[in-house]
Amino acid sequence: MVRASTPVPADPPVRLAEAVCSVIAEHGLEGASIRKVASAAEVSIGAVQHHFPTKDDMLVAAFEHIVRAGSERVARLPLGEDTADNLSRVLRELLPLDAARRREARVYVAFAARAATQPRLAAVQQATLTGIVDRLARVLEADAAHARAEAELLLAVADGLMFDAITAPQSFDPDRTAGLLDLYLRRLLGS
Amino acid sequence: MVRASTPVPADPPVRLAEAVCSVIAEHGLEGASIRKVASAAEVSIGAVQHHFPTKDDMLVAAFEHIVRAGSERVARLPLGEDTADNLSRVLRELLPLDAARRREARVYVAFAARAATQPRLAAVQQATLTGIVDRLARVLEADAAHARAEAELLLAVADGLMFDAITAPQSFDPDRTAGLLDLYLRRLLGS
Amino acid sequence: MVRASTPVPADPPVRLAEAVCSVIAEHGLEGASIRKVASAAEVSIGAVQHHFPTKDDMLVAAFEHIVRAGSERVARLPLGEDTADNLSRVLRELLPLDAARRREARVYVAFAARAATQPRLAAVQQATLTGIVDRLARVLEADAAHARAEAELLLAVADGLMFDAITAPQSFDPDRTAGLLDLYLRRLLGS
Amino acid sequence: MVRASTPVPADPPVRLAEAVCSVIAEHGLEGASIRKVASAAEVSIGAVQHHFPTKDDMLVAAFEHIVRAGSERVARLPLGEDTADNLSRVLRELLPLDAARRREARVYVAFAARAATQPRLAAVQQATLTGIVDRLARVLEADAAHARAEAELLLAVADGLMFDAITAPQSFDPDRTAGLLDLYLRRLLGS
DNA sequence: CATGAATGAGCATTCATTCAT
DNA sequence: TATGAATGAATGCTCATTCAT
Repeated sequence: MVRASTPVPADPPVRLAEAVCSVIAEHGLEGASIRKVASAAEVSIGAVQHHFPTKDDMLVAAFEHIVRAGSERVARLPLGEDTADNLSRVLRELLPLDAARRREARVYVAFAARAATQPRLAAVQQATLTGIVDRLARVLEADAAHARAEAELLLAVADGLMFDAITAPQSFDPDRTAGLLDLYLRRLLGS
Repeated sequence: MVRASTPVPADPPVRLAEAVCSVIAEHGLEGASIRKVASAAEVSIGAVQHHFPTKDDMLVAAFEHIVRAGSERVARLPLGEDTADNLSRVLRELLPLDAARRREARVYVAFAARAATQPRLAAVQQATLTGIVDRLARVLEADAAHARAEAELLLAVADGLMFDAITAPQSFDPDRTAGLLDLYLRRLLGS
Repeated sequence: MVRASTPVPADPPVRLAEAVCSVIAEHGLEGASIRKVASAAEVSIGAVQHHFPTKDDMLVAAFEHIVRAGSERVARLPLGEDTADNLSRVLRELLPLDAARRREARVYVAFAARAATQPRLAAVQQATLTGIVDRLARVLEADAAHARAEAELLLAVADGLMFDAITAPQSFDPDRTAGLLDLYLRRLLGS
Repeated sequence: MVRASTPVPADPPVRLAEAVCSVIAEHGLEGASIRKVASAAEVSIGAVQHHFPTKDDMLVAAFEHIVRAGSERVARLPLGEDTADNLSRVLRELLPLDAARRREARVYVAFAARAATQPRLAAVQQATLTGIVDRLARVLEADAAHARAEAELLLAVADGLMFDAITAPQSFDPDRTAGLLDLYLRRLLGS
């Protein structure tokens, strides 16, 4: 039997990971209790613990989920031949410029911050950053000396804009944030 | 009367705020219970609650403390006439390039991330970023068009490097982080 | 201010230890949850955990309490000059020959059995048996060769009668149990 | 058809009862969860529940198993004509004088203690004691007046030695335990 | 026969907070 | 000003059990 794809994923772990992210976006990581997740996903407490034996397992799965969601969205972007344009589109996709990506960024920042004291989250974060740098470095190889360093710096700019936009949204509203990214990219790629 | 500066501050609230930061640096914000703080500060639970009636009060005070500590360290920096040199020294002071500043940055990132869902912390974070941008903008006025935008971008670069260094220290070790800052500054200030 | 001694002890830990024993006597050691103890003692859950930080602490305290209660009852017995009579009275005091001592024995057997897999309870049990053997050996010194061995054997007889009376009360009712003790003592002490 | 005896019984219920006893010997009765039993028997949780619909059923079956194992071992003992010798051999078979019988005794004591609050276990325990007393009484009929009372007393001695050896093994090591049994038997059957 | 997903009650424990001293 | 006893809500987790396959 073929089931139409739905906004509510049929795969229970994915559905649960989504629920974890929703709870975190609204109440922060410290508010992500198993009870709240179960309630948000409209399943029993036991069901959550059936799929994720420990809370750590649940959080790691949710971090991997949110990271995968972002990278898949980037992968789906139709890219052209212009490096400047490609970079701009990829990085704008990562910044919290609309409500959906703001939600994603809130969750991501919460997880990344906790990675400082949680080794399993740190492993996910490490792999995520390395993956992004690798891709950015490949794009930059044509246009920049020190492509890897430039890729790391570019990632830091994007992460910094995201971090500031999430933690002090009054100063870093979407327009201003996008403008700052453009300012950086213009100088990086000349003219 | 002049009091010699001591490693253990005599002022109880400061002493407690320091203890909060120590606990957060080691166990994360989620591990900062009143019990652990009291134990780290070697005072009774009641003493902590005497100075900070609620846990929120305690956390806000600790956030203000860690922010003030950083900005005072920056204010004490002897600055010269060279803009490039001044910027470099100020920003290096903010990055987690040694153990003491790594501890500070871990605590700062933890608080800033929670500011996304905690209005009182958000107010502190907002004020902090505005203050830094103001100072950076003043320094840049002489050398750059769009001084305020450049100041915000510069802050984003510093915050991004700090964020990545704290959450993925394996890739962003001190040398690499400092190198990336220099790469940015060189391009910003020409030659 | 002088407070009259009451059947409900004023000292909270003692009061709680009594409640633990009541719950165990009725529901077994496996039924002795902190909730049931708090409810039986008519205090809050938090109060129980204030006095006994962990459940283990609570159980160890209750074991020590029930053992102390028994040994104090034995110590209060008025003893005479006749060894046979003294032994008989002491050992009868330990056997579950009435409701109060049956309750005590049920609790004691439950704790001792768990001592097989719980080191802290094992330490209490070890000390208890050693103490009883010491006292019995002193009483027997006058009348028996191998006083210590006879004391250990006597303890085993008492423990065995208690164990059988508690675990199979249909066969080992009070009269029969007392009769078996007498049968043993008669043979031990001659005629 | 003759089936070779194997260390791992082929009959699933027996195999499971053995696993229950292993778990109890190591973790106590309170540690005997269906999960641990399934894991110890290397079968699925569902398989355990297929053979024993409730946990109680499982525990009762395991108690019956351990009791039957002991009585079968006693039944296999080759007995002679000498009452003293026969009694000694039977009772030594029941005491925890080596590792295998210590494991058995730990399990037995755990079950018997819980029988105080669990009617189904109490029925098994009652039947077990009655059976042993019957057999001992038959052996004693030739040599003792009050054979049934002597049999009950003998059982109490054996149970007491077992109980003390299991709950305070430091004092009641195998040699000492066996010596105390001999001391009793010598006096019972005359020098 | 056998599996394992799902359930929710119950557990010990940690926690922030209140209050009497 | 300082203490710590007391409280009960909330948490992560383990558990026996039910049920669909």
